[in-house]
Amino acid sequence: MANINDIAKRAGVSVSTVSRVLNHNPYVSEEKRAAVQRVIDELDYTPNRLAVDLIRQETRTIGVIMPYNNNQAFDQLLHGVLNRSAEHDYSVMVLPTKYDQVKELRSLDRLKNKQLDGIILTSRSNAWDAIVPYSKYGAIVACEYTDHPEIGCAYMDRYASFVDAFRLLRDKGHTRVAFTTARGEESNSTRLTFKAYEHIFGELPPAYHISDCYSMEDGIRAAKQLLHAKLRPTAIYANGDEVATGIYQYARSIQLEVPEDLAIIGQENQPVGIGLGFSTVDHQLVKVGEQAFDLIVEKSRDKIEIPYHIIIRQSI
Amino acid sequence: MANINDIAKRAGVSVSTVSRVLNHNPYVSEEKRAAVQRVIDELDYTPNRLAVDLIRQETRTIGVIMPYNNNQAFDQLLHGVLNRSAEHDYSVMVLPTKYDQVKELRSLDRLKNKQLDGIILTSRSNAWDAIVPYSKYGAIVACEYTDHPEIGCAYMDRYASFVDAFRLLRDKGHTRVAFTTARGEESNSTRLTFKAYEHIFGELPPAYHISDCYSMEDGIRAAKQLLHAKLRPTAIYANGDEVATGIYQYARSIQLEVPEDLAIIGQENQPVGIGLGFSTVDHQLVKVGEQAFDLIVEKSRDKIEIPYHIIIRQSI
DNA sequence: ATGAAAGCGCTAACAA
DNA sequence: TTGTTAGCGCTTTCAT
Repeated sequence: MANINDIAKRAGVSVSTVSRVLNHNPYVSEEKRAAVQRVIDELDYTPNRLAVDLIRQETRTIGVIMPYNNNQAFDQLLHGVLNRSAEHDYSVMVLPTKYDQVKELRSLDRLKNKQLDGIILTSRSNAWDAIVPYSKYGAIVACEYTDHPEIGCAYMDRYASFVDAFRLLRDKGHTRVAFTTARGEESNSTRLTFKAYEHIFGELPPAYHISDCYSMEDGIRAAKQLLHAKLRPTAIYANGDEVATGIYQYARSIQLEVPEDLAIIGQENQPVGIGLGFSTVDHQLVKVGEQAFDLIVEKSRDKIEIPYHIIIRQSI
Repeated sequence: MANINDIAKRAGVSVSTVSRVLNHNPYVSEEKRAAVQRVIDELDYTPNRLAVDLIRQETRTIGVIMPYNNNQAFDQLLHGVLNRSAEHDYSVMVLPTKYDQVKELRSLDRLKNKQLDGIILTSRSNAWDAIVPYSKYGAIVACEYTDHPEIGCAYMDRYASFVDAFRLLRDKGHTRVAFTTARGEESNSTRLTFKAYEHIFGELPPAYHISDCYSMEDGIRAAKQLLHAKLRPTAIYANGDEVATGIYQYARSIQLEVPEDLAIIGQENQPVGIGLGFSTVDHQLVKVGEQAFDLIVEKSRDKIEIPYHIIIRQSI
């Protein structure tokens, strides 16, 4: 590939002039500009992006840390980010981590090694203390609330949404309510679920909580345990409509009617939930992703709460 | 941030030695190696990735051109790519194009400007003649069949799968069969659907085909038209289980029973299809994505066919 | 085993 | 308005 020197030589100008043409600097005479442009077209020249980014100390590229890529919720967040990045002419790198702490830190290293201008954490495995120091190398925005002033966040009030959902079930007369979560107590979101549960129903019977639920299969596994507990729950709050689908499938397979024998409420208003008529807590993850992106480009460390909606359908 | 010169100075060695340590070159004495490592740790140094990529003329990063990011099928392909890229320590950049030809070419430019080593085309809007020239700058792999020798591909035999699906419906006694597609006749995949239809059922009544279907809402729109045609179809083959869900919803809303009044068959075996019990043509898109990635890293231009499966459930 | 020096391809301060 | 030149931060010959 030709480089800027080749262009300069053939156009009979200096590299600075070529650079000026490339960057639409007005201080170039029309003749020289035309001459340079002609050579650029002739040689089908494109500036090397690595060289440009290296000297500009900026890449207009951000990373999205996504623990799992078989989970619709993370896809929704990513889609929000992509919506905005396309508008702002930013590039997006996907950084899968499988909740591996080392992989997560290696991903954050990309701020330090200047490959990325910013990183969006859709979730995280490391403690904040391990993450915050990276904010000195680039913008970090989380999709959960944190009061670390160095970290911007686009978040949903998970505690409030869980309380609302549990209260809804209680008001419908349910007292034996179980729920599923993605991760265990190492996750802040899971801890908030516990607190919300206790606030509404009091102490949680251990048998009423199943973790590690990401997919429909996980939902089936959860249902197998929950629906054969000594005191069968009459309602289940699933973390995601796909997990809810697994629960629904298994419930039907053992002749339970929904919602008569078992009420189900899901999360994130995913297609499958719409199709099956699940009530769902919609945290508006696409909007969360969009907002997270905006915070990154604005280099803002604001804490923006995205409202959630509970959508009532036939499953409760 | 410290750079390699700072490290060299403080360690009392030359930059070449630091570089050797960084790249695990064996020709470094243990003392110098240790000295260098000590300074690296002290200064918390990380090599600048742009500078490394610039001089190595390689980025270990590939791009995935995805027209839409509200479509599960593209997500499945992306997930396949991400599965493999994580294993091979490659990075992945997502390139949304909305089927805009110019955006698509700008994305391909990233091969030319050395930002990307290869690009996977999950779909495309430009003619091959416009795309093929870019293969001189980096590996291009498509998720559809093409006989251009410069382009590798991981593809499914769409014609055969369409013929199978239509034949299945015909064998069930259906003669009035409609279908939906993503794009119109500008798409090769759509043209293959037409050919398959004609092979099984003969001439296609224009009212039996609806294009621009990507989401559930599109499915509802399609159903509104199809189910009010003069001669109502008795079966619909939807391009995707989400679209099928929209059709299902609308059919139920006008009191049609599935499959008694209307048979539905979807595509890609997505969660919603499993939940609603749709029969579906599974093109194994995750595998396609995985295979596409492998072709890129192997710099292979092979044409690899991924087998499809028809999964029979209650909807037909 | 080690270092000096020549790039990779570009931008921008400075001088003219 | 234009050109010269000094980097950006690294790898890799080529000597020694």
